[in-house]
Amino acid sequence: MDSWGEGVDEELHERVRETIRSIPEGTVATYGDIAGLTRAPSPRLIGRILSEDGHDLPWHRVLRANGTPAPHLAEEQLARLRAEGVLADGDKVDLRRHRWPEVAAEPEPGLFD
DNA sequence: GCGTTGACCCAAA
DNA sequence: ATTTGGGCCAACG
Repeated sequence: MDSWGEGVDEELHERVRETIRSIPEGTVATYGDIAGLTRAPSPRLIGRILSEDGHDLPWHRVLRANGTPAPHLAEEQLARLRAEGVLADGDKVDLRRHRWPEVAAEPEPGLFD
């Protein structure tokens, strides 16, 4: 149908924003996790969306796969997380401890394919 | 259409 | 732990 050809990335854009917005305080998720939950084609898109339209979102709760924040945001991000009770060892946050529970039960691919 | 860049991820050395 | 290389996707010149 023609309805598909347009606004697809816009919908993904909104979906990603909504997902990040639903991350509870004191909890974090990785770019890859968000990509998985939103079924984004790649984690890179999450970073791009945040850089362009993540100013009003809890972007500080999104970390890289190894638990470290992006280089240029590290200071700001770690400070904000610390304020929410998320402590980090150096630049690394304990994902095992603070990782968003919903992420652990990520949906299986092919369920809707 | 190609090359570069970017808030990424993973595996191997 | 760090560096290197490959893969990934979209925007921009």
